Amino acid sequence: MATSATLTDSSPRPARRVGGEGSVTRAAILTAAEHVMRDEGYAAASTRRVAARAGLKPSLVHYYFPTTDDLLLALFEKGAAESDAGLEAALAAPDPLRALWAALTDTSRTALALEFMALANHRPGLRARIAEHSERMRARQVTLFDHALGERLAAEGACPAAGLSVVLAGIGRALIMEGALGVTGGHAEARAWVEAWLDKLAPAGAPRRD
Amino acid sequence: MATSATLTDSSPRPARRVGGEGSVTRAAILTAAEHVMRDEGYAAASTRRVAARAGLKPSLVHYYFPTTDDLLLALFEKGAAESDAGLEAALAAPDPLRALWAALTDTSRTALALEFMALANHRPGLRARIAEHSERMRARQVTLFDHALGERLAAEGACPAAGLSVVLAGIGRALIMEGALGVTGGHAEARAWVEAWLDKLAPAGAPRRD
Amino acid sequence: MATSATLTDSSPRPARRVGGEGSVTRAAILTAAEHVMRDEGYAAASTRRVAARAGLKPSLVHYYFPTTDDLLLALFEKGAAESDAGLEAALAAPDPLRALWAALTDTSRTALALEFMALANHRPGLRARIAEHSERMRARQVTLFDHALGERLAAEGACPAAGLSVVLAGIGRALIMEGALGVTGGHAEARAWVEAWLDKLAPAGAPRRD
Amino acid sequence: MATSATLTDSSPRPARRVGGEGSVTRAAILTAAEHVMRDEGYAAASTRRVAARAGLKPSLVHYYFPTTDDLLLALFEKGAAESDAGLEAALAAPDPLRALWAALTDTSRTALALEFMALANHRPGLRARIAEHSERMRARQVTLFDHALGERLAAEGACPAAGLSVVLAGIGRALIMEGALGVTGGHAEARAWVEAWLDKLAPAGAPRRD
DNA sequence: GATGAATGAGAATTCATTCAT
DNA sequence: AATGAATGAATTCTCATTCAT
Repeated sequence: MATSATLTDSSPRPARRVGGEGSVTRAAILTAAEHVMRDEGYAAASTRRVAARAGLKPSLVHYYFPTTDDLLLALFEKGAAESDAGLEAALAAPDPLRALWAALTDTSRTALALEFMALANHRPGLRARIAEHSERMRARQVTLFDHALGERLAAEGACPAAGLSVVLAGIGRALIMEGALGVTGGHAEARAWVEAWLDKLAPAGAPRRD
Repeated sequence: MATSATLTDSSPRPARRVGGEGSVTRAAILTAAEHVMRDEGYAAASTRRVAARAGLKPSLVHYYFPTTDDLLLALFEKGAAESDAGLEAALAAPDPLRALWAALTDTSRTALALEFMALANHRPGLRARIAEHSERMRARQVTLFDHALGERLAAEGACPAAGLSVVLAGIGRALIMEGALGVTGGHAEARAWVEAWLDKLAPAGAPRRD
Repeated sequence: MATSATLTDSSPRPARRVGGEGSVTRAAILTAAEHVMRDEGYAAASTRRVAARAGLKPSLVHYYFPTTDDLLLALFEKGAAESDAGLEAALAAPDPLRALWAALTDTSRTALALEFMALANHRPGLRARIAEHSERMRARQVTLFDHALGERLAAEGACPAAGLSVVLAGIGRALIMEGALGVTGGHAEARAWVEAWLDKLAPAGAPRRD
Repeated sequence: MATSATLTDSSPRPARRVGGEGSVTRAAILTAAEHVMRDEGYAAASTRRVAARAGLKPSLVHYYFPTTDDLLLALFEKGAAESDAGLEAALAAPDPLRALWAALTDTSRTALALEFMALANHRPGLRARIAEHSERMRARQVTLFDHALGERLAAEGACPAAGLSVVLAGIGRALIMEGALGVTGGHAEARAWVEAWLDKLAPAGAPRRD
């Protein structure tokens, strides 16, 4: 699929890799890193802990990812790729708007994304890449909105596509972050309101124009 | 003002303190910790760095805050108190709704709040306290909305006060988080849309009902 | 009682004391120190922990016992005095031999005594005092044996009083030390053998000659 | 020799080792730890001091023994192995009974053993292992006694093998502990008495029955 | 009598990284 | 492709002690 390729291929800048890209070991390390980071926070994503989680020796982790930044970057790229795939799937879904909203409130991915936002604070190398990916996602969402809603957005009182992306992402993230904290007050109301709003924008019965 | 007192006084539970509560040194440590955390992320809020930033010896930090959790908790309480004060000020402002929106998009405070949300992940002691404060803030905002908007919220299509709080907080946080990353696409639109929306809810000319 | 006085008074060398000797606080500190040492080993008998256990501030402990050695020495003196009292009580008991054996296998006191023996290794100030007390106890026991057994010890095959003291103390300590470890193999047999032996030396029916 | 193997091989459970088991560095660390512990007590067996004594960097000690418990356990195992070897040598000696008595009063080994007994107090992981080893030693000694003394122990007035083991170990330990303190009153008598007793049990002229 | 503040030393770990094999 | 050895820096925390009040 052309669109997917566009989004995924265009961010090469791969971590200076030593071990082969397709190695099973490499994949195991990344998976372990993902678990560690989700469970214990980004600060815990150290060579040692990742190695322990993967049942490997620390040296081996360094063999595949010479520096910690390399590892984190690779991990981010993996998540970004999965995230892109999810977005493309939403674009292709019968009801793209609601599929997007589901993706934006999907706990599994967003938890990691939040860790990376925190990480960006003091890993300048990561920040640029994360920003770049965020912008690409936004652009892609704008495409989706324009495609799915078209002139409805141009109507008076409506929010332009780019703003809509910010709004939905923000609300989705709020629901997830607070949910992780155990705070749920107002969540049902907010969710209902967003969904009612989406209904007004794109009645569920007739999701696609094409 | 009674209401302010209610909100501020009700969260005592101070960190197990060793050094006196009113000490200048203690305040200096907290300020240093705040800077470090804002600038370098929560993981950098170590005894050493905080001490270095405050121009003190590391041992002294431990004298005032025996464990790192004690320090972080105290720091959170400080921020929470300031945040509460800001909220109360908004409540008392001539145009409470817009004052609240300004507070929610105030970079200085929210940046720290985000670090704490990330921290909550793996500091269970903090999580409970953060969740509690979030809920208190939400409840207080609900009061504000009901007070400022009253029957307007009951109108068809409007979002209940609790949901409104989630929505505004989420959007505000998104603007700040992305802004910190350097991502600004759609921000102006989202901001404009929120403001237009607030205008509809509470026309700027007649903000207060009382 | 003259004998008791002899034994107790002759080892003054009191810790450089600041707080009054009879102070309740001082006594509380010593009791706390005793508990800490029994429960967590001599290495844990720090100013801080003792203070915490006693519910006092660390500075107060230092007020009464300027250095750690002062505290440890005072604690030893307290135990020694109690130990002396026990020995004198045995001497005065109707069946002194068995009362002594009971004292030598008394868990409560001996556990602390063992900690002090370990401590003696690297607290030269303590070592001298502990050695001195051990020797005094031995001498006193010799008196007891000569008094209680008299010519029986002179009989062929019997152990001289001083040796008997070493033997009984050693076996008693072994029972206690191993008991603390959870090792009990052979204990019943050893105990039975010692008791049978005491029976031969001083038939239970006629304990005292005087 | 089969018996030796039985005793020595059966206590593997090596400390979680990171550095190779046969490494010279590892051995050097253990030797240094042994010296430190013998000279300054168990509380002094810290990473720093051990490293200093071995002329190594502290980090290297942690490389081989991740936690202090690992180091202490390895050190105990080393001592236990040597102790086992000594016991087996006694068993094989022409006069096993006296060889055992010599081993039980051997200062070099027993001093360390005492430190470990004190340590067992607050290192539960060690305690189990120490207790286990003590019991194994006892069992082995019982074999020795039954083998060397046979029916003589069954004679009237004699102590069963297990009790004999407790008694000899206790007296031996007393001689060593007090000797370390500088207390020697009654030692010669006790020693002479034990030796006379051994003579009665197993006349020096005809030590072995087989 | 008692206490709060301060400090230097040291302990137990953890970590990222380098190097040689 | 993988690994063991080594290291210097950092982190969290504990401690004994001093000093001024």
